[in-house]
Amino acid sequence: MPRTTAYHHGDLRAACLRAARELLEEDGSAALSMRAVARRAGVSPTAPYRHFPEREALVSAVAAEGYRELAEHLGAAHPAPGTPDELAAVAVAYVRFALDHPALFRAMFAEPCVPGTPDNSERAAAIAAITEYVRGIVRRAFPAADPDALWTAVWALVHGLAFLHLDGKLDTSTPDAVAEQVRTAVLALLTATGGVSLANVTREGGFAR
Amino acid sequence: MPRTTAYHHGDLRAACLRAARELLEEDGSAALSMRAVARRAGVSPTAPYRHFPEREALVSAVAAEGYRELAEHLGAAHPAPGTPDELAAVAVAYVRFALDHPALFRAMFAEPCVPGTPDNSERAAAIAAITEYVRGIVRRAFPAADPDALWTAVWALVHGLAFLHLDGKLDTSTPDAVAEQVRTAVLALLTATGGVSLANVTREGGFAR
DNA sequence: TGTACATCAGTGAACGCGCGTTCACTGATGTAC
DNA sequence: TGTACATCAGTGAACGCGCGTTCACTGATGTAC
Repeated sequence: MPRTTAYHHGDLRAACLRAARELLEEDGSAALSMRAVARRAGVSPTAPYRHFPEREALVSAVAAEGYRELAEHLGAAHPAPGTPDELAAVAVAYVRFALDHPALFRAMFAEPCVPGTPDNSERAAAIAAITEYVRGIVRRAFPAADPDALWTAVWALVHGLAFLHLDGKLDTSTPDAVAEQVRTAVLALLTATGGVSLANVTREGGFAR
Repeated sequence: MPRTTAYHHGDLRAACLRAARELLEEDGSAALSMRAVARRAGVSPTAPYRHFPEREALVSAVAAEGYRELAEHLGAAHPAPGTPDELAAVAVAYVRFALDHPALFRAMFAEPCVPGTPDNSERAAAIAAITEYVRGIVRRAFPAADPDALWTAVWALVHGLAFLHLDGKLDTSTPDAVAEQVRTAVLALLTATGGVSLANVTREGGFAR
């Protein structure tokens, strides 16, 4: 008769990350403790230290994972957005992600990555990847506009929409209401910035429609 | 010879709020504990319970105070903004407030006000006051635009700029850099939304310049 | 003006809790020969 | 194919900590007569 519980877990690192995610989504960031993670992974309180030298490292790893998932989620919304409409769809996906994973999203942005903290390089890389990704989208979609300014404005708008929804300051009763709110706001910004309906159309002969 | 320490503090409630603010700004939200507040106010660990029935009540009171100060700060930036420029100045003040009081700002928005929590009515009232104030500004400045949509977009943009700066995702090296970034983004949105440079000018004969 | 007494605003000991982290350890696994 | 041994991935007891909150209490204050 085989032992029901193996001494070696097998993939404790992944299990810790999973447990941390669950705790985060169930009870918020205060619930994400090393001991709670260990408990949930069915392992002794100190076992996670084998994989994460300190709590911060675990949190950072979770945040990095969050960034990667967010990037993936945005990519799934539209692989290569070109029109304002398509970009708005990506914006909606951004806000949706925040609302679907509130505590994770908060943890991701809760603090700047302090350089020197273990595993922070992973986190920094994940952030750099996602910002470069979205920056590229904006640059590609609106070549005539000042890319940095527009990129910043779009990100800020979307990020603000995400947080205001998250904090109960805007209507989140239905996913459709959220989506519509986000679409409207983003299109208002984009179709007017000078880089879009005018510059793009005249320079490139207009968007596909 | 009078006692150096009075048995009665005199204004412990205010002292607690002050201590809480200081702890928040020095070491972040985790440092805001009832005991730390009591310690800093020079009082026994349980004395604050005379004024705040539980920790959440203290946090809420601090948040409410933060909202009131933010409103005041915005009002000081410009009492009755009418032009995009003036509105941008208010936006800059918003972001400035967030950067000057990072942990307080985070605490203010850290969670929706859960109805039923003691002292949450004060907090809710403070929030309602500030949103109504800014909403009024936008409505007055851009009567032609869909007021709710524009208001939401402006707030989200500014709020997003605040958080991105706070989280180290945008340049915060100098106050001027921040101000310029915010101004640019807000003006890009406002001078193009259809409610502004066009509608307002034709409807009301243009802004004072 | 003085006194009795209610009320207010604190004290201080104690409760039980969960936490991060350390340490010496042991069972399981894999590799070299 | 078998064995010796290094390494890996866990265990479990223990440390010291600060926390929120309770309780019975006491010193200070204010008010009614």
